[in-house]
Amino acid sequence: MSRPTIAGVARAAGVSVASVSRVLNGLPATEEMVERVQRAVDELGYVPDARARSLKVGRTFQLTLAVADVGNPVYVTMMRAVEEVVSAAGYRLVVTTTGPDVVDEVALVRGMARGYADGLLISPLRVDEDLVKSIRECEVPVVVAGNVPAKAGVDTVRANSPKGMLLAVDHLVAKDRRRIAFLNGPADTVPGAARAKGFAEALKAHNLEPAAVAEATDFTFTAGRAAAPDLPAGGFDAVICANDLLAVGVMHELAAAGLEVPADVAVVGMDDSELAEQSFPPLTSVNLGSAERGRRAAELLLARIEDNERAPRRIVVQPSLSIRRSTP
Amino acid sequence: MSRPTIAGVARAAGVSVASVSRVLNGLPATEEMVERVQRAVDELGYVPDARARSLKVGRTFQLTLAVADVGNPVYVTMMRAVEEVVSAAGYRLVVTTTGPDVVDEVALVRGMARGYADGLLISPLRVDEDLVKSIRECEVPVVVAGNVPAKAGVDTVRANSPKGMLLAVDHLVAKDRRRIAFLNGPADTVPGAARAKGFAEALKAHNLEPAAVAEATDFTFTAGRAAAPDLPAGGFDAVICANDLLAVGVMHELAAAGLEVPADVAVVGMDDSELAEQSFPPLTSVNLGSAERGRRAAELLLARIEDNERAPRRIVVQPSLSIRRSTP
DNA sequence: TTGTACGCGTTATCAA
DNA sequence: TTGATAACGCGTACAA
Repeated sequence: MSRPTIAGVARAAGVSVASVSRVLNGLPATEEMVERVQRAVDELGYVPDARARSLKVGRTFQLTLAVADVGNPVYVTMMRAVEEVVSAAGYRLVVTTTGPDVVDEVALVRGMARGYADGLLISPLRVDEDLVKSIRECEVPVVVAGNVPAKAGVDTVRANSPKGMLLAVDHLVAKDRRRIAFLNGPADTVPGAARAKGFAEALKAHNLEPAAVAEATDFTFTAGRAAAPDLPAGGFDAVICANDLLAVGVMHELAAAGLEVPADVAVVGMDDSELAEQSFPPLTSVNLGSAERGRRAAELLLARIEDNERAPRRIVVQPSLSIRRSTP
Repeated sequence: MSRPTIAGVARAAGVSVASVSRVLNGLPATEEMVERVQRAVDELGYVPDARARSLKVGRTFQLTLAVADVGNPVYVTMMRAVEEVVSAAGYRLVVTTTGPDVVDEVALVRGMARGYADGLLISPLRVDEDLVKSIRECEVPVVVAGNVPAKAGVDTVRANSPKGMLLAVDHLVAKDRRRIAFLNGPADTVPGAARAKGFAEALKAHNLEPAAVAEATDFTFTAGRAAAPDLPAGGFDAVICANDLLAVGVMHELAAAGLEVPADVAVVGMDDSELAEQSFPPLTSVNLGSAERGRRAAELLLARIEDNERAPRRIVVQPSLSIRRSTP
């Protein structure tokens, strides 16, 4: 005894399949028709098959969110925001992890052609020609949370890293910290490149030289710890890290070296994720608007699904600084 | 110009649709046939439609993982393990958040009947009759990561909280901490109930009385901070927390009260998530085998999809203790 | 080995 | 308003 189909319901109710479909979709029907169909549906426990429906209407009512690392708390913030918008619009959200390699991202975008989902929201770590091309050629609408060349002609929502960097440096300088170091993630990533540039600019705006710059192999806690020794001990009184995970990693190493935060070294993270609040001491962090970026990106995606001819939009979300106890 | 279908490919290659399908699915065909089909496929950029395929074969090759809170780092551990097993078997993983309410869980399980996915892996926070019933009646295979009555007749993978508690208490007692407090999450949840019971038993095994017991409103960092004051200041020299997030919340409050960890108070978490390593001081935590539970649960789900008649299995994963600096 | 034709469960078009 | 029927794109008996 397998699942009842619409035909079964029609038979049980003594009406046509078309009528059942109409009642189920709220199209005009007589009082009595609705009544009969409803009863048959309840009796048989009929549930419409999403697969068949998808085939017919050409939509899955499913959207994909692709992030590089589910372990990065910034993505949970973004994911929550996206989920909220998307489910309010009647879509389910599929969360996928791509890993750090651009080839995986490309494979994912190409795979969208199979019609698993009605749209893709991707936050790529690395971007190359192949990825831009695959996005442009993608069968379903794509929105990028991150930076991608304007000529790609794709909807984009991104953070303003340079401005965020400036907020961080302003704050540190106001607290009399002038020997500022920078721990970046991989510079060959989109956020890595943006933050390196932003850091350089922000220091220049204050007529300062970088006290030190190091680069972690990943945007992870472990990579942060591993890279911390690359910053010359005692050579800086403040360090800005490219994200919160790196910052927490650095704080562990500073503690191990007997340095106090913020007395000896002030630490600033970026993303203002839940981890910033949870770390000890709580981490001053640049809020790059991950929740808002998620929300706006989701809205953009829904709008494009509605109308694929609209001109691509490029939204920039402004940062703010969440000051906590890791800075004086 | 819409997507090419299998019919288009057949026309372009001058063969039948059946032959195209066969070649694509690796069924026997002549060298030349394969060649011709392949060329046509490449030329047209044909990609099989997952929707149509799903309808025909009655499978989506999609599995759903439902967790209560994506912000809880224990789930990223589990998710990673599940993803690994599942993708190796050719399935995609859909991650869904249910929230803390059992009604949402029930709605989710019921919704599986629509055929969105071929199986469900759920880690329910709260379990009631409705949930058990919906799981038993579910159209697709369900595996529960957590505790559910044996009479539910469902595959289950769960942790051994009492044993884990005992490991924690053993460790603390060995370090001469005998005034042990316990911060639980909501006791009306499955893990909350298990841990409360485990704590009581473990203390009894050592002939100890609880120094204090409190209950947070959620298994979150914020709830942990809020509940910490419910433990009598100075009344305990060790505290076990029902998960890592609560433990980190407590450590923040202890610090605010001027107490040192572990000198004044030893702190033990549960889950041994990434957060335990990231917290400061690093958190001693009971490893309840979340990665292994995820892996085993995923394997169970795949096995049941393969053969729905097999007898339900109930797997218990044994805990271990990861000792870090939050205990002496 | 290859081709024809049907069915998967649904929605949408057209007559009645 | 309702009912019969043609798609949607694919896999697969069955026949050739």
